Amino acid sequence: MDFQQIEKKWQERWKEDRVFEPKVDKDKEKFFITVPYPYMSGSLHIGHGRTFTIGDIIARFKRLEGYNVLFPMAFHVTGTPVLAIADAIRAGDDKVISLYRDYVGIYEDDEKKIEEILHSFKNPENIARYFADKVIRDFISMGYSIDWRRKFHTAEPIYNKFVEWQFKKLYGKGVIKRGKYPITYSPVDGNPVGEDDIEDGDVNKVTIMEFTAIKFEFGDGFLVAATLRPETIFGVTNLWINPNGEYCKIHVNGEKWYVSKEAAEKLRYQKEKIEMGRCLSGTYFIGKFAKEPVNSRKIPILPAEFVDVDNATGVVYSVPAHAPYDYQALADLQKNEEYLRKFGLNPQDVKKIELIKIIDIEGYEMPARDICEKMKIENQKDPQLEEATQIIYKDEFYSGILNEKCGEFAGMKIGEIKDEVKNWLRTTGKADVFYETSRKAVTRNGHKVIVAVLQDQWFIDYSQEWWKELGHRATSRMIFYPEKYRDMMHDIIDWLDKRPCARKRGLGTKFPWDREWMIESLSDSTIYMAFYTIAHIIREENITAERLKEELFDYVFLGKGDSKDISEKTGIPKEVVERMRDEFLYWYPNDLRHTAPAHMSNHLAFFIMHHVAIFPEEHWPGGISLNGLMIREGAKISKSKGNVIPLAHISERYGVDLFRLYCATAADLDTVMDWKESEVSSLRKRFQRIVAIIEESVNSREIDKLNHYDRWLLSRFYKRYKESVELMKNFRIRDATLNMMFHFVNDIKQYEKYVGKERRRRIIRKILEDWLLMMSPVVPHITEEFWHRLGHDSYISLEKLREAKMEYVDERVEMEMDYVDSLIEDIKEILEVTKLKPKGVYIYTSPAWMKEVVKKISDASPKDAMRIAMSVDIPVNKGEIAKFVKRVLKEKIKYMNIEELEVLKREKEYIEKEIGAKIFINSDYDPKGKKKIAVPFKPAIYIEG
RNA sequence: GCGGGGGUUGCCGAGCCAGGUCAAAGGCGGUGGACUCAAGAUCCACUCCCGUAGGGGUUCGAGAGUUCGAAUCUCUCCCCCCGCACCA
Repeated sequence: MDFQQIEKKWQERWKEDRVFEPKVDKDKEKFFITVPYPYMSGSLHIGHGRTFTIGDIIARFKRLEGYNVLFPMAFHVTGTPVLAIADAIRAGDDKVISLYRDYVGIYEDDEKKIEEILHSFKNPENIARYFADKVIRDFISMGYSIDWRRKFHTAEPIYNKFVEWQFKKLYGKGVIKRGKYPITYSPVDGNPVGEDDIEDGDVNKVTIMEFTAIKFEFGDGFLVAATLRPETIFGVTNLWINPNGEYCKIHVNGEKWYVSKEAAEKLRYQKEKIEMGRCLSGTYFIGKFAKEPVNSRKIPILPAEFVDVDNATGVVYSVPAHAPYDYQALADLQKNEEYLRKFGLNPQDVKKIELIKIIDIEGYEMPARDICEKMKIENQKDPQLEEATQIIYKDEFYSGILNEKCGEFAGMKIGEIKDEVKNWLRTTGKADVFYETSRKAVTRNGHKVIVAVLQDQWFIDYSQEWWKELGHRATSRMIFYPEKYRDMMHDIIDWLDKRPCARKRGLGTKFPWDREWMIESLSDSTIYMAFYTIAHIIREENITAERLKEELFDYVFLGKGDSKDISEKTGIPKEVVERMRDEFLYWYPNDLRHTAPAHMSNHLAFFIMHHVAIFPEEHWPGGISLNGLMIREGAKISKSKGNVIPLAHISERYGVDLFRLYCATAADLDTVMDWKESEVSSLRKRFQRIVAIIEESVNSREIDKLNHYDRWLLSRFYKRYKESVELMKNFRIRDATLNMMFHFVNDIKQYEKYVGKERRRRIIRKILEDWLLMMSPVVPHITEEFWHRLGHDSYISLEKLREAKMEYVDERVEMEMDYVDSLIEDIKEILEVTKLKPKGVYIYTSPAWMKEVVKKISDASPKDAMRIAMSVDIPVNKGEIAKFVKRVLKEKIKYMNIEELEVLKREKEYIEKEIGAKIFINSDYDPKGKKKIAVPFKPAIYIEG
């Protein structure tokens, strides 16, 4: 069977006949499913494929359930990545160029053409256009049932108009604000930099650290020392200055600060008004004194070469009791008189410096000293100091308590009081803020990255109570699968705060009130599902962006105003305006959004929040379903690991239906799925077996006269069918698919044991259509193929599920066969254990009264069982009954509504075939006296060897 | 830090939410057999331990508890993983 050719054939037919382009049909219930649009910075791989595939399976199942399903798709290009790629290609960055050469190579064979395309990537729009085009191709090749009429990308003018509208609505709610905000920045480029602009930014993330810059009085100004542990200020003993560094005086908000030259440079980007003063060598400060801000103690300024002038302010205050670095540096200094004299310091003075302990913590006398001694740290260059610092920090943070030296903070746990100390220092003017990158970073061009503070950053303020309340309400009412994500979403909504929503660079939509800014990529992708409902009309009617006025969207999405006015205002015909409104009203809300859990705390939270802010309640999101990551052979799939399988190769390498089947069955939805070649090939074999079974039945005549084996199989099938429908409805795609395909195949095998292969073809033919329908969401191509081979003109992709034929469910015949098969198992086990070669097998059923008793007590509680049994009118002595009842309870014998003797006689031949020996039922021959151990539904067995 | 999720028989991984029918699905791997000149593919059987009668024993991170009964519920401990503000 040529799977590839079958896939292609049906994909083309679906496209030709516009099978997945649903129309508004008010008589039909709709279902609107979305999966977030992919980002266009490259091609997609099997990892992405899992999410889109699950989305498609759900969409197809909903169609099967009879819904009018809309599954649209678009492309995301907002932000800097595409820009950064174009920049890198233009700059001749080899790494990026070879990466994109590989990407393009997935689709093109001709070397010359590849280079040509690569060349065109110097323009970011071409990157977006190229990959959007390929993603469409890939998605079609995956059999996704997407309505492509509605596609767009996020840098298109019509979309920009929509996003502008969204922001105007948010502005009207009072949630768009401006304020200060720290960002990573390149002074050389004069630009903010994102992860994509930073060298190794993707593997070694750069975050922004907020230091507390504490002001120590010095001369006419302050030496400003930055720290991440402001609570230790109470234990300061001295300042550290790097004697090899250069320190400058700067004017900040009317104050004079002394910081390293490098820090002064950074502060220019962090403070509003900065004036540079003159610079001095670090040695100038050494030996002088400064005053600490809390108690105005005079503390000495000492030399320390471990101080990095390019980290924070280049001035460090020393807390030797609690900071291992400080402790060790001080100890080194106290030992090195010669060095001290070099700076004109009196060694005796330095030796007099005592540790000031300000934190009480169990297990430590003097924390920094204890750990340095314990770890046998020799000097301040010892690399173990970093680890020592970590250990002390963690211990003190969780179990340290500030002591009496800490004023109003005495007796408090560090973890609880840290921020309060910080705020106290800042609000009393003893300290300020200094931002620093978490590591030394440079841009891809090698330019230094620092932290700058934007003075007029645009924010969305999620912190407002009314808004969170609406968000919670929506979250409570939505469907979440898996359910656990509902609670998580509540937590996230509580945690949401102000969030910057615009950047200075990137593709996308310009900020409506400030064209210098671009709306950032997560903020422009929150309610665009609404745009899908009208995107195709905008295209069909050739409506230009200028016509997409605020009033039009107000009418279409919010029902404000009337169509006649809007038609006049925009020049769009009234019927078209009304059609847009109709289309929106029909499809909205978005019933299900399917994606990966990584989006919870950003995209999905904004998706909910923006909807509740802008739309009336009936248009709030209906649900969220999530699936876990896909990894490959135990490793994360990534370009750098070189283990990427592009979506474009699936059809050829594996077959699309097989891939989809793997996505459906290889792992539960919310767990990580491992793509393993060995598992894929084993799945292929099992899948092919099913295909073969179907193929053999397609041309068979349906069975007419059913025997009890047939009834057994039909019963199993329709039970599974019904279960599977329920499972699918509850997003249990894996269980449903396993049940419908592999568990049912086990039934078929069992059936073949009963009656052989020939009859199987005709019995399968009888259930074939129902079977194909149930499998079609997961393996749409092969089922479509067989559907048509069965003579249908309709598409299985648009068919409706049939009611399970429960009249075929026959508990009795299933119980009978269970009974027979467990008897065979028992006989086989005895043979196994005894190693007997059976000459004859004797089977003895229990006396009839026993069955009577079991029936009577089967539903009774163990307590009542005895009493009930005794009341049964049977001619057997009570002692024997009591003994038997105890056995029933102990062995948990369950009542079955079957006639054992009849069944045994009927299945005699089958049993004999299975065990390879003659059987004798209820013979008088009983040499070992086995007969008496028979109980109902578990006959006694004697094997003559 | 904040939030979430886990630890199951050689491995991966179900089951645990609704305790018993769980020695615990399925796959992979392994062993044996059929087929074959042979290998591969395929198919069948077995795969915790013991057992010459359908049975018994010991298991589900560690420990304690609830219960007639716990992989499943409660508590404590140990270990692992994931997401978190501009990054899409």
